[in-house]
Amino acid sequence: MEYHFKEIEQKWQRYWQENDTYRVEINHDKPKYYVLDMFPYPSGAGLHAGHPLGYIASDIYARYKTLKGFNVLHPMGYDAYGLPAEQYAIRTGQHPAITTARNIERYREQMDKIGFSFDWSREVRTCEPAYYKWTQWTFIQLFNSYYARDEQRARPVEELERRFATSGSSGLDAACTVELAFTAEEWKAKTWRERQEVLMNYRLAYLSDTLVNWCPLLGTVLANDEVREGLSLREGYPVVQKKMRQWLLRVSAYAGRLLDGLETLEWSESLKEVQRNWIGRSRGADILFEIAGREERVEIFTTRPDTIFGVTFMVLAPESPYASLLTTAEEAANVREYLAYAAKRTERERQTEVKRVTGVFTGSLAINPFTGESIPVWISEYVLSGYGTGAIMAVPGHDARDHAFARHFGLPIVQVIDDGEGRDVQEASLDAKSGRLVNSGFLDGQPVTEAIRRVIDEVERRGIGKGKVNYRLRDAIFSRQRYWGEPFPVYYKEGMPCPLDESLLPLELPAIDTFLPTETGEPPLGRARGWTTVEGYPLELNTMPGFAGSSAYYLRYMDPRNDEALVGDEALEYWDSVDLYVGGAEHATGHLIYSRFWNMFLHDTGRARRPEPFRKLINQGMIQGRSSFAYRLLTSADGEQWEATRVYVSREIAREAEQRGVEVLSSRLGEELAGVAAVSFQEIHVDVNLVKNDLLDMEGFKQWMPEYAGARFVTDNGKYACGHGIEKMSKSLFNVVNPDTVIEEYGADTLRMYEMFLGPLEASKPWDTRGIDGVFKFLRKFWRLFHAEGDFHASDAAPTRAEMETLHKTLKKVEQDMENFSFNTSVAAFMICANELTAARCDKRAVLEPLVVALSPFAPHVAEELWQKLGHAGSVTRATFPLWDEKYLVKEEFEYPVSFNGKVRFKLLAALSATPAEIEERVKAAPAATRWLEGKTIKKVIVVPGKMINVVSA
RNA sequence: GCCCGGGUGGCGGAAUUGGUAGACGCGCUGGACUCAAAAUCCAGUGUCCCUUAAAGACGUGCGGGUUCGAUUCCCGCCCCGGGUACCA
Repeated sequence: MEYHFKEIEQKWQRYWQENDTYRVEINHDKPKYYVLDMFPYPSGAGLHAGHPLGYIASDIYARYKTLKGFNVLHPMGYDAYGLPAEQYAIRTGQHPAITTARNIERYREQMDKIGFSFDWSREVRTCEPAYYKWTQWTFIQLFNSYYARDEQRARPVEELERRFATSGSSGLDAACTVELAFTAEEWKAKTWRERQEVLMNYRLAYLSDTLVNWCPLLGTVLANDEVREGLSLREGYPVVQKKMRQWLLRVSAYAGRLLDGLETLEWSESLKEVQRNWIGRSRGADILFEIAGREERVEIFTTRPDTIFGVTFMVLAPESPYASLLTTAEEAANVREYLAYAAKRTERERQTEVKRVTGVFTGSLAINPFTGESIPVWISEYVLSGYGTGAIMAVPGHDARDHAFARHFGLPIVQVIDDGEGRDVQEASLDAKSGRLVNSGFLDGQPVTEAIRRVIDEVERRGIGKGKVNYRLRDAIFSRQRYWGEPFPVYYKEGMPCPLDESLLPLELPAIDTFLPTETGEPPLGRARGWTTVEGYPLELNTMPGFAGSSAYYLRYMDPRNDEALVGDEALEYWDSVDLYVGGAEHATGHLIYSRFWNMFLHDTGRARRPEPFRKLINQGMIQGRSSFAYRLLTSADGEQWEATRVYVSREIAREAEQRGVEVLSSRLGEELAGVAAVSFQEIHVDVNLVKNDLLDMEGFKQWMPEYAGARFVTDNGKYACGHGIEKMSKSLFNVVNPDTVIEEYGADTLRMYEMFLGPLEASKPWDTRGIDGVFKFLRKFWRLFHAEGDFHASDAAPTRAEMETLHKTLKKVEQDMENFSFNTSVAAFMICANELTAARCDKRAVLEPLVVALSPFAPHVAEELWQKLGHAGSVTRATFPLWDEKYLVKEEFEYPVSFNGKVRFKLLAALSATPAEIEERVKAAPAATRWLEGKTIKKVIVVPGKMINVVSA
């Protein structure tokens, strides 16, 4: 009986569905394990062969953990709100709900064919009211909370109100937009509206007028992680900075905990590093500078307070309120002109023209608090308003940007650190992180680290500043001017936002038929009838961004149908948090930051059991495409063959192409012809589905591209060999491999094993369909072990020692590889095993049955079929992963390679327990050794047990 | 610029508390079976020298070092990939 994968796979996929094989419930008799995939955004293109890589890996691990006796939660769902569906709706008028549902159906179909062990009864879709009810609910909790820095956790805003009523703002240590100071009496005197404005300054979800990333072509604002190099990440549209009133999440309040929490996680070092950089902690000091002849004092942030004696000027960001405040009448015109210039510059211009030095003098002088000297105050766009205080003390001697500025405007440069290399700071700045202080009064001779400490002490003693930690991480802009997203559960009273009563949740997204903004520039929700008011008050028209729905979906999977809570107590208690999370590294600064923030907040308020949601994280690499090329001849000329491109055609053909204008497509190898012409050509991407083993299906190609139907094909013995290259897998490059096609030809089990066999999970690697035969052959070979005589057969004979060694060697390797997520090498171990058992003609149940169980995570369909034929009722999922026995792996004697001074000369059979002296005797006695030992004396014998004997001779 | 990761046959990749480099697979070559093809099976396959074999030399990006022994450790470079950037 042959291996008919198609029948087998259909049969078992149906069985799993009918028997709810993968349904999982709370079971207190078993330890739990939670394996999570990053759920997909269902795009119109469907899955390509690269997408399931992570799903297959997590599925293999989930199945393995189940065999190991764990109660495994392995859910799947859809991140269904998003911009592409809405952009498509704007173009075609198709409602996003319809296209999204269609795409989901297609995704599900494709995933089902791969044979995943997902518990589909737990599926979630972020666009469904029963799901986003809890997204809205969490938003209200954020709105009603503030961050108590002294307690390092979120607290209810109500507490803040009570506190203000008794003691005003005094002694409050809370994360806020601006530091406020008021008394209890002042608080009590405020109107409702004024109080709301004060509270807004502290809420974790807050409304604020800030500079935001506005993308005019998308008609919406974007978060920082959605913008790269001044362009929108997905579409590449330009983004400008614009002051707008927007919802934000006070993610920055959690910056310190987000950073410190990384130390507790089993994530790759590189991913943690990306998050560390993104959060960007710098330690330094805030220091006040007095302004000559004025009341105002300007606060700056610096990480290098030690260099304060080298401060020769001060620079303000153009957006700093001090910029115009400190401008003198004489300089007013210049400053006005500069500020106008700076306001016009886009983010992208600023970023691409970093080397351009611009600035203007305000006319004011500040006082260096340590030297007492007057220093000019300048304005320049190289100082960012959003970081630190929007003002800096400039140390041109030891900062490259300050140096460039000083040189450009002829400002003085002073050296205050000497690193002993004797470089001239007038020429280039010396960005020394070590060295000793010079020209610095009481700091002279001090090393840098000590000087930093002393300056901070001195500044604090004099009450003109304090040590401070600054973060690069900004608050997340949380509103989007679009339709296809979660509505905010918010209405406006006296212009101030109020949360809806929780009993009104979910606030459902209304159906509309035009998805563009309204004529008055309102978000699309402005078009919805019956939407605009609740109890006579207007509703928020913005919707939430994509990351809102994906920030806590892992909690919802634990208890997806609960209508009373985001997740019920029992489910939360049992499932706890995600043990293994598998997904792409591209989410490092987006989803993986927001989720951690969101979860930490829920943890603070008792709705998550742990501060960190994802204990272990694996980033699967990208699978790249392997593009195929044909070569279209453009011109011809007599000459030498073109070695570099390996395109060979005859002069005759080249001339024919030239004269008659015939399209000529040359094979990579070309025809073997006497006369050869050098030609120039154009690479044409050929649909990889028309290419097998690099050979082109020429008839198929003509049909696929009718404009080449009349083309002349230059072949090599009738075969047309394509060139190839590794590129990103993309529709436009015709190199997309669809998993459905692979399954059709080889089956899901082969696809699963081949994706694992391609290389290490975390590495990106090219998809090359040519290699898949090897894995397919393995499965067929494995199948044939049971069908040596045609029908299924498994012998009850006792296995030989060699067969047991093969079995236990394989079990040990596979188990160890599983724990290390080294799936490619475990596939290799199975192949070796099958080769050895085939050679031994082993059909023994005692050997094969454990292998069926061990193989089942990789190739579940074929394993089920064999398990059933071996006489077991029910699914192989209920089996136990076989234990390996060391006794079959221990050898008493080893064949050691024997080396002389490091060079391997021969092999020697020696007992593991032999002493070096005994081994030395045997080496001397070995006939082959004599020629290597001639005239030499053995100095010592080094024995590495089980590995190597090295003889060191004089 | 800064930070992180990586460089091993024709290809994807194995192997590192320092111990036979190239597992496994693809590809290629030869053979068996076949009228033939496909499929399957068997053998070979880092480079050089060589009719072949034995033996040997070289070989994990480059140059040094430590060691009986280095793909693995140390120092100095080169190249590739990713992240990030007037963050003071």
